[in-house]
Amino acid sequence: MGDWERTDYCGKLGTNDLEREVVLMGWVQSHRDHGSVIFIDLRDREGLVQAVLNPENSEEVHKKGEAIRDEWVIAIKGKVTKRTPETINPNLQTGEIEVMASEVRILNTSKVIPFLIEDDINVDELLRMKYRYLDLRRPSMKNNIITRHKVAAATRDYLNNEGFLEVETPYLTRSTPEGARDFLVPSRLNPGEFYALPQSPQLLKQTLMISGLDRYYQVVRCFRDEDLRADRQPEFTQIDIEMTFINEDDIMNIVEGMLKAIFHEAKGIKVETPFKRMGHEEAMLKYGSDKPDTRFGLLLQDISHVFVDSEFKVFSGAIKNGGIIKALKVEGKAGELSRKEIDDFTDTAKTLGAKGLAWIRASEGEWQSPIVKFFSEEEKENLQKTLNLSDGDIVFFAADIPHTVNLVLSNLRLTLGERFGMIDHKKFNFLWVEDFPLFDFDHKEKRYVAMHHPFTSPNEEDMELLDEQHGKIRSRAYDVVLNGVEIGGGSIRIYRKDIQEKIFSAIGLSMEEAQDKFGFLLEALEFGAPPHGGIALGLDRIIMLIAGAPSIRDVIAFPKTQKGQCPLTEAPSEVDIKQLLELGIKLDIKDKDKNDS
RNA sequence: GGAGCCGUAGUUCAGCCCGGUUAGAACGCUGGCCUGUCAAGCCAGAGGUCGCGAGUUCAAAUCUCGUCGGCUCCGCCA
Repeated sequence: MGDWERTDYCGKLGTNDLEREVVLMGWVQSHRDHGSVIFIDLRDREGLVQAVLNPENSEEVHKKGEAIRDEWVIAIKGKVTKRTPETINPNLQTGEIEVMASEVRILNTSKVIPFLIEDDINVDELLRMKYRYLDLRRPSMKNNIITRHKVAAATRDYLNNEGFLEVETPYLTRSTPEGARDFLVPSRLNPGEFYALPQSPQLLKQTLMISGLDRYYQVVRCFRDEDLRADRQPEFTQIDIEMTFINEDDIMNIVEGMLKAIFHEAKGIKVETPFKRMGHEEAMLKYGSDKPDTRFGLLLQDISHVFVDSEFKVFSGAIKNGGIIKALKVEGKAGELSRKEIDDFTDTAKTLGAKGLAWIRASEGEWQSPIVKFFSEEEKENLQKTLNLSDGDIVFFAADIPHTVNLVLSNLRLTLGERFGMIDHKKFNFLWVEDFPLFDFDHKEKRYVAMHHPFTSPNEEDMELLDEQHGKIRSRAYDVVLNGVEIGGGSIRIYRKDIQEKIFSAIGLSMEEAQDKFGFLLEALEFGAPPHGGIALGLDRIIMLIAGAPSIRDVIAFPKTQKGQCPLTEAPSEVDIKQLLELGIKLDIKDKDKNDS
């Protein structure tokens, strides 16, 4: 750089800067050498500007310019001039001006880059991650990172104004059972013992309420050692919130206000509040999902009652085995779906665990279907009454255990919604899902487990059921859902020891075990724990939705592959034997050979 | 743990079904020409372990099996 100081960002220059002498520094986006005059698009964080290297102005500048290649880092001194009308580039933010270079300095060269620095490229994601610093030079990726910053800043501004304190909790903490697999960190000072990275600061934020901090938040990294998905990374960021002396409405008000502020600040999106609310039971019944996408209709119907005693064993048998039958009717679209498409839906249903996918197509007063011949007249009548089929309608059926039926049809619902353009992608439909069951029956372990977590307060109206019908107890938990994506969840917590003990007993946890696992929180509950509750929101998912990105990987600067590896840093890696010895760790690894390319 | 799709110049892809000359295209790259381009243009050129391994065959990018890796999903994720 020598004695030069940058005066401006490339992308910020405009007609207000005409005739100014500026010094710009950045990367060469592209160079166009016309033999004499050379054009260079110079790029920095804020955008592009065209520099003109003309031998009539400076032979030396032009000579230097001939060597310059894309992605080199250069500094240009020159005067901002107005372009002639016919050379204005309306596609460029700075397209009305250009910089006539009087001096050029080459600050660094670059190897030829492995992929182009521009949006709408279709490059293998592994390559993008390996060269993440280049990937992040692309405008869309850079904008995602900027959006992320704005979301975090808006979050903090909003919560600070609402009287929240940001408190940090430890990353080196204690392994807690129930829930995701922990990432473990060996303790050198305590050989044979391990810290765990937090799945969330759940217990500690409740402890802070018992401390009387009243309103807590933290933009905090969380760690879960589970398999990855497009919206799941082993480390991710939560907006973690906890409040004292509040009920569900207080939490919801704060979250609605916060999301409103976030969407406005980050992208100028206007969010309507309050959000709609839906009971968990209704969500499962009509959408087959606890995170329904409410941007379109196409609701499921339970038609089990029609086939309880049917001769068609596929249906009646499913019911006898504790299953249900549900239908998904698409009005007037029968003619638009080819047999091939229906077969594809069936294949997808099978990968989701269904044995098949039944359908009826109503056409010219007839029902075309591979299954109708098994129905009795009464069943047909009953079905018609329930579904109200008209010519041109097509209806799909799934019969299986409720989980499979809901999985298959909720998936099909989204596919069909997309297929028939029923989803308005500009819409942001927020929804509260509430009245979750407190317990979920674990068929493998043959016991009830906490659906949210074991500190979630039961619904007071359902308290009398606590001794008997565990499956029917509703909890004071709530999720916030946006366009079919769960972006947050929380609950009003238990703050009395007697209720906490009943919950533990319901999930088959003895007080001794409970003491061992969450002892400090149980003890804290005995020292004047106030009523409290909170929520945690997935920051990455919120940004993904705002940015319109297909995966949270696109809004994380340095994400990991599905195998949990970072192609840039090559983490995780083997470590020196000396490090293991210090930690008292001996490895026992089978088939460690890697014969990859 | 399971299912599906994918892996061929630097990049994105075609070729693979139906095995058979020197594995093609576009973009990028290199060199030359060119004073108004902005995805510059024109001419010329270089560039390949067809992911890896084994098998079948006279012959494999192509068929078979295995394996590694990427992505999507199921399980898992209180």
